[in-house]
Amino acid sequence: MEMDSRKQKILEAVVLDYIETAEPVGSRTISKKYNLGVSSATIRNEMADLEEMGLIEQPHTSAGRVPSDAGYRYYVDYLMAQSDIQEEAKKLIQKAIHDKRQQVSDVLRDSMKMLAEVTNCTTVMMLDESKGSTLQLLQLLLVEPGKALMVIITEGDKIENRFLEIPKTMTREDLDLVSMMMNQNLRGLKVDDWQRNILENIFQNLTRQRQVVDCALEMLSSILNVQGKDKKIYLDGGLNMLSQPEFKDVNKVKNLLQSLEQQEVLSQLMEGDTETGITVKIGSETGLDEVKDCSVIVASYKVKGETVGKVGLIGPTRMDYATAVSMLNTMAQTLEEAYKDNE
Amino acid sequence: MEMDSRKQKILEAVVLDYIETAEPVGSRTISKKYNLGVSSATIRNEMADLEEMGLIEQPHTSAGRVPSDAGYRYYVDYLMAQSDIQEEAKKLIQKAIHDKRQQVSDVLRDSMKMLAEVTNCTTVMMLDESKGSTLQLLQLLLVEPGKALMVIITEGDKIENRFLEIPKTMTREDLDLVSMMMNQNLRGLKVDDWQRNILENIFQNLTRQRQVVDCALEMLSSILNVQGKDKKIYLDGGLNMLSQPEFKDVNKVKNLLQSLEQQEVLSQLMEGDTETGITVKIGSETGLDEVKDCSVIVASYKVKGETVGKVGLIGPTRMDYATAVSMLNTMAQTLEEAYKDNE
DNA sequence: GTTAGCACTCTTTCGACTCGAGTGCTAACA
DNA sequence: TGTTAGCACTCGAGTCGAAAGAGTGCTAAC
Repeated sequence: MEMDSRKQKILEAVVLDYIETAEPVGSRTISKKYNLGVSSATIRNEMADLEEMGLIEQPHTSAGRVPSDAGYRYYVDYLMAQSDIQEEAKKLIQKAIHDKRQQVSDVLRDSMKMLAEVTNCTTVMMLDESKGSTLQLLQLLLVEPGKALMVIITEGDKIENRFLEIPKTMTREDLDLVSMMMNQNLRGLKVDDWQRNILENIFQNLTRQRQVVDCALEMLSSILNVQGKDKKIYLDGGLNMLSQPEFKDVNKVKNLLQSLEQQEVLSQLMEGDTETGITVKIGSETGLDEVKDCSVIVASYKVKGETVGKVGLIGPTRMDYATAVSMLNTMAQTLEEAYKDNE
Repeated sequence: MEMDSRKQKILEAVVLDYIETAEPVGSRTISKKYNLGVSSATIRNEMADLEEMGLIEQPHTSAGRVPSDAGYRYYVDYLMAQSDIQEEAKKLIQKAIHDKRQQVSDVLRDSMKMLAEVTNCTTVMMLDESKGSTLQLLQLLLVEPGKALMVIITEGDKIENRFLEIPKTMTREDLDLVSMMMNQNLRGLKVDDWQRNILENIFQNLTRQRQVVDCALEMLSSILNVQGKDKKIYLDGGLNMLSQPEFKDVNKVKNLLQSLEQQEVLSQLMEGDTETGITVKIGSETGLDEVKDCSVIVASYKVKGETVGKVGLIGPTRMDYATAVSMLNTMAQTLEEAYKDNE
């Protein structure tokens, strides 16, 4: 059995109507609402075919049809019109992102919040630091005798602070010396690149401060490594989905939301081909049983050809894919532009 | 009508049983389960009295009784035994707090998470910085020509980082000088305490770096002030309450959780007499319609006689007050001890 | 003052029934 | 050969009433 244009139109009608109403769609509805020029009986026949092809399904005999995951997939791949995103929404995104008064991460968070509101889905934003950070600047500050603060700036202006216990005899000058040495030797390097001779060089020159160096090095390596491993993830609009009729069961909701609180789950959801720009995972395609009733759309954005972050949208499988994809696209594009302007 | 000891026992039984079962409690249940030595008929009479006094109520004729807000209040004020908190839980809290490897705020967050799990409630932690912070250490670091990082440590080891645009001609030495001057003059002071002559002193000595100082001062004052205004609030276990039978309606849940996402709501919930150490607000006592089915327990902890933070617990009115209060007490005490040790 | 007994109330549960939406199939039609 | 009208059939949702069960309030006896 193959798809002809009429079957496509009917599938599209089923998807669109179901997205709109959340009710199974009957043949009569389609013949009346989407005037395809044929009677409900004909549509019934076609629908039987579509069901046989696995694109739509019946919750029970004598109910209308509902798109299956495969049906949504077909729709997304072949039928979905790149909806002309509402100009307003687009401007909103751009305005939020270009409002430069705040720090980048804040701007991002605001935009995602807005996106969550507009689409009524949950948004996820992921700053991808998976490349293993390199050291940009390190400085030890004497806070009080016996206590120092280590300030570390890694690639991409990310800042980390750690307190450090040091011998009470250490002076400000000692710390400056240590900072300088470490900067000279380790700047621009990843943890993996530290070589034995570099480290020995540091230690040789700083025998007196050896204890501090030791401790600082350990912290530093843990920071650079940890940053590499778990990416920063922010989530917004976690409760938005509660409005959807498919989540009227509290247990379902609880399981879902609890899953989304787990970083591993989010990470897996956000995985995907970073090259194609935008990825859509529908229902079971997510590979996670906890979110089998949800779809995920992820857009990654690049700076200088490297993927530096991802923005994602999680909603029920019955979500407005066209709008969502457009919005995310705009979002990612605007972000890329903003980064470019920034340089 | 006045309370006698038997009425008290019956009220206690109603509260305890309802907390346990979440079902209205009948006279028969009480006479069987809590052997008060009287028959169900007698208990029925007493319950009618208690109802008249407004301490318990009937969802409908021919249902058992349920404690009213006033009933819970009476229980908390007069009947509740300071439950000997499970030693295990106590140790857990202490262990979490005393595990010093992490930063203070992380430790706090972990403890609250644990508390949320044990009590099956939502926990709130609020770092009260309303006093207006004083400056402990300030340092400007040269990141690259034209760009500096300002590191600020305020009272209580709180760290803030801000990037700063500076003239490209500024050297590391310039910044060190500025840092030193600002430290010397402003250390230990709140924004309000800066005096014209102090500032003039700084500017006079640093005409060349005036632009940087200007900018740094502005940022600094905004940081110290902002910290003062909005307190930092962390929430955990927001979904725990979903397990409770009183929240089986999604809409209710949604409203509740959305309210709890608002800082103002949380702030108001956490308000209360900071002197008495622990505050219990039951149902309508919270003054917020959105959380009228919830109770809030707040404990504040002090360092050097000043309240520096609060830990709170939000759950359904039908919550285990005895355990919750004990846990929070332990929590606050352990925190205070931990702060003391720290000094 | 306490208790046993009983009538009464109200919710919950269950099955029977109806209604309506939607289907699949067949036969007629263009 | 594809399309359509018609019709029997299925199944869920909603309604109704009866029965069961839990718990009460009241009364009369102890």
